[in-house]
Amino acid sequence: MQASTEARIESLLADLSDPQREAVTHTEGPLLILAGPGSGKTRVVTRRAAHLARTVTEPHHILAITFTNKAAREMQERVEMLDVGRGMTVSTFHAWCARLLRRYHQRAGVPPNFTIFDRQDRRKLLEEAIVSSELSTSNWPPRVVDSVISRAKNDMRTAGDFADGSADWERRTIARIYLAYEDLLTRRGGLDFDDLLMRVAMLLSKDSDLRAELEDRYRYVLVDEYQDTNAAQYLIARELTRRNKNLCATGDPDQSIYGWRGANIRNILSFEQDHPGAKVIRLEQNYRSTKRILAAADALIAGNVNRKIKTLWTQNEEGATVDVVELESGEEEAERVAGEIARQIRDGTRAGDVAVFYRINSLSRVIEEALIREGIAYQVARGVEFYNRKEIKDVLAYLRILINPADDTAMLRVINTPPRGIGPTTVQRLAQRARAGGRSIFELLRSGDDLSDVGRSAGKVGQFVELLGELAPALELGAREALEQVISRSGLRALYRGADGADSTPDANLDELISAASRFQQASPDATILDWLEHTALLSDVDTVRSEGGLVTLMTLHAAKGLEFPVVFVIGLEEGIIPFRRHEENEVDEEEERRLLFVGMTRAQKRLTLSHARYRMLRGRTDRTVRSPFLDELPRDQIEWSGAPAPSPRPSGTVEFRELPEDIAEWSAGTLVRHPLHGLGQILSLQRGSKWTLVDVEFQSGSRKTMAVEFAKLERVEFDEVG
DNA sequence: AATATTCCCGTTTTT
DNA sequence: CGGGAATATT
Repeated sequence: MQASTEARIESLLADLSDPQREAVTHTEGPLLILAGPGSGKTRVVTRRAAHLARTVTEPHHILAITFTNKAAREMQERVEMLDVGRGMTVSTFHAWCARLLRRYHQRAGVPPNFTIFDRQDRRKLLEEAIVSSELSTSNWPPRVVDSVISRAKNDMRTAGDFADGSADWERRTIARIYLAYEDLLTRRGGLDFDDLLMRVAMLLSKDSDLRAELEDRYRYVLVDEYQDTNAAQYLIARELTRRNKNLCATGDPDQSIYGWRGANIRNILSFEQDHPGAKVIRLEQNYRSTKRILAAADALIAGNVNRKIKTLWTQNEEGATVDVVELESGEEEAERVAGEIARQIRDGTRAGDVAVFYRINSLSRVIEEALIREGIAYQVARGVEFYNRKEIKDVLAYLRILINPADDTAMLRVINTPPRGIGPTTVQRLAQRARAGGRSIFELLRSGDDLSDVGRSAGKVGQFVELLGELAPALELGAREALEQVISRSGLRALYRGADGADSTPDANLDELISAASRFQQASPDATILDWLEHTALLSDVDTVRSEGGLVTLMTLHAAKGLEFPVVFVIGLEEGIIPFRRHEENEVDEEEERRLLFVGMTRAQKRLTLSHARYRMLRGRTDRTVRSPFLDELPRDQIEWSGAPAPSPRPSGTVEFRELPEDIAEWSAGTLVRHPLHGLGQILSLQRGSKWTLVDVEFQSGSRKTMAVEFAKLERVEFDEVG
C-alpha cells in the first residue's frame, strides 16, 4: 500500500524538469509560478493538484480557478486522468462567484434567483439610468459610461464611493448614473458580470464566518493567469487564503493583455511582497515552439521596458524561418493565407492544426470568404454570438422571467413576442403602474389586481399571464423537455418556423439550443435550468472552440491565450491595428499591444506567418496602411521577408546617430551627394530644424527622398569628381 | 401590426 | 460596410 502510493507519486514526477518538479512538490505556503509560454504550466499545475491530493489533502479541499470555461474543462479532464479529480473544484472566477452568491445569497444580500445581465441588457439598463437621471445619451454615451462603471466595479468602487472626494463634475455625474443603474439592476434582481466578482470580494472581506467556512473547505487555492486578475479577483484570492496561505498563482507578466478591463499587472509583479515567504519558481524552458519562433517572439517582447527579464530557451529544433508577408490589400492577404493553408493541407497538415489570429474581429470576414473559396472548413471562435441571436434571446428571456419574476428586462422582451396584441401603449401603462407600486411588471400582472383600466388588451394580458403560469412547471423537467415546452407553447416555434422557407436558420437555431441544453444536462445531470442559464451567460468565445473535427480556427489574439497550434497566421500587422489605436484617444498601452502580439506568436509550434496589407478596408473605407512597427523589431536572421523589403539594418536597440559632416556649412540646395544605397543625388532643399537637418534629395535613379543628415549616410561630392 | 425604408451609429479586445 | 433603431408606409 505504502509502496504503491510512493510509486504513484513518483510517476507524477517522472518526466518533469527540475523547476517543474519543484513546483509540483511544493505544498505549504504561497507559491508563484512564473511560466513562460509553452513551459508546461498546465502539466505542472495538474500534477501539483494530483500531488497535493495524494500527499497532504483531499481533492475536495482544492480549488482551481481558471480564466475560461474551456481551460477549466481541460484542467478537470487532465486531473481526472491522474485519477484524483473527483471532488476538486475547477471553475472560472465568474462561475465560481455566481455559485457562491446563490448558495450564500442571504449573507451576500442578493436574491437567490438573480439573473446575470449580459452586455446588451446592461447597456439597455444604462440607457434607462441615463435618461432617468435627466441626462441625455448623446452627452453621456452609454458606451463610455459603461466602461467607466465596469472599471469602477473591477476596482471595487461602489456607486456610493465612486465620486467620493472628487470635485470633478463629470465624475460626479457618472456617479449619479451609476447609482441609478444599480437601483434598476437591484429592482430587476439582476447582477452584471462585474457584480459577481465585486460582491464576492466584498462578502469575503466582511463576513469572517463565511470566510472561515470557505478556508476550511478550500485549503489549497490555485489561480491561473494571475497576470490578468483585477482588483476584485485579487481580493478574492487573498481573502480565501488569508489563513492557510496556500495560494498558488501561475502566470506570465509578459502575457498580461487585459489591462483595458481593469486587470492589474502589479498583482503578479508584487506577489512576493504581498505574500511574505512566497516561493517563486520560474519555468523558462519552452517545449512548444521552434527556436526561430521563440527567438522572434523573445526579440519582440524585449522591446518592453516595464518587465521582468526572462530567459526563454528551448531544445526544440531550429525550424523554419518566421515569414513576414506584405500584400497589396486585405483581400489579397486573405487569399494568400487561405492559399497557403490549402497548400499545407495538401502537403499533409491537418486543418485542425492551423489557426489564424487577428486583433479585431472585423478582420475575420475576408479570411472566412477566402477559406470558403478554397473549400476549407473552418470555425470562428465566436460562440457568444449564438446566444446573442434574437430567437435565442427570446427563449432565454422566457426562462428568465419564469425564474426571476422581477426581471423586467426579460419581461419587456417577451410580453409581445410572438405578437399577441399587447402593444407599446399597454406595455407602457403596465410598466408605469408596476413602478408606482414598487413591483415588477410580472409581479403586478399576477397579483390579481384589477387591470381593466389598462384598456382593450387587458384580456390579452390575462392570457399571457396564464401562459406563463402554465410554463412555470416546465422548469422542473429535464432541460430538453423544458425547452421544448417553452419554445412550442410560447409560440416562438411557430414564429420562427419560416413560413416561406426562405430563411430557416432561426428555426434550426432553436433546435441547436435544445441540444445544447440537453448536452449540458448530460454532462452534469444534477444541474437545473437555472444552472444552464447561468452557464450560457458566462460562456466565452473560446469556450465553443472544438479541438476535434479538423477545422481551421479563426480567433482574436485575446482569445488565443492559453492555446497552441502547429501552424499560426497572424494577420493585419499594421500601424493602428497591431498596435491598436483608436482615433482621438491617445492612451494606447503600446507595451500591452506588444504583449498581445507576443501571446499570438508564442502560440505557434512549427510555423508562424505574420502578414500585412498595403491597403486595408475598414468600416467601408480603404486606406493606405503603414506596416506595424513591431515587425521592424523582429530579428532579421529569423525572418523571411516577402513582398516587401526587409527593414534597413539597424543596430539592435537604440538608433545610432551620426555626427554631422564637417563641411555641413557648405551644404545647400544644388550640392551633390552620394548615398551608399541610392547612389548619386542632388540636394533640392535643406532645412535646419531644431532636432534634425533635413534634406530633399533627387537621386539619379529619379527617386526623391527626404532624409535627415544625422541618419542618412550622405557624403558631399564635388562636381569635378563626377565629371 | 407588419413591413419597408431610411438613417445613423460606431468601429478593440471579453468574463 | 453592416446592424439596429427610428420612422414611414400600407
